[in-house]
Amino acid sequence: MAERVVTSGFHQRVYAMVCQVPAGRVTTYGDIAAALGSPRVARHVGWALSSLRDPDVPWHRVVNAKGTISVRGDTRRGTLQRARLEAEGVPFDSRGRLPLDHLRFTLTPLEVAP
DNA sequence: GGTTTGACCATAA
DNA sequence: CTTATGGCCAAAC
Repeated sequence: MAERVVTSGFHQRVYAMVCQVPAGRVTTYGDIAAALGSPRVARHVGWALSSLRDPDVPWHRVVNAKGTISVRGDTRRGTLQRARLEAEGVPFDSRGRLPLDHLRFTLTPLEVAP
């Protein structure tokens, strides 16, 4: 059977992953994608967040693989993201970068019923 | 129900 | 450093 990692409800799973990241920690699009089953769906993670309309999801804890904030078009979002992370105690580099190696949170691949 | 639109990552040159 | 390319698809319009 074709292992289609991304199916309907993919967004929901992305949100669940983001929600499990504790304050003061961050994760990357690629990590979420990998935790969902395939590192190639990183784009979907970004797309999912772009479509995100749920304020309960701490999307600001998601940064790209370089530990920088990515914005495409609207830089206000990036500014807001940085502000929120700093509010949680996440330090930023003068280049707008954060210590990913120290803050990266290990996601749990899917919590199937034990 | 087809078209548009998206916040990525790794690799190569 | 920048630029280009391939990989992947659902949701909104």
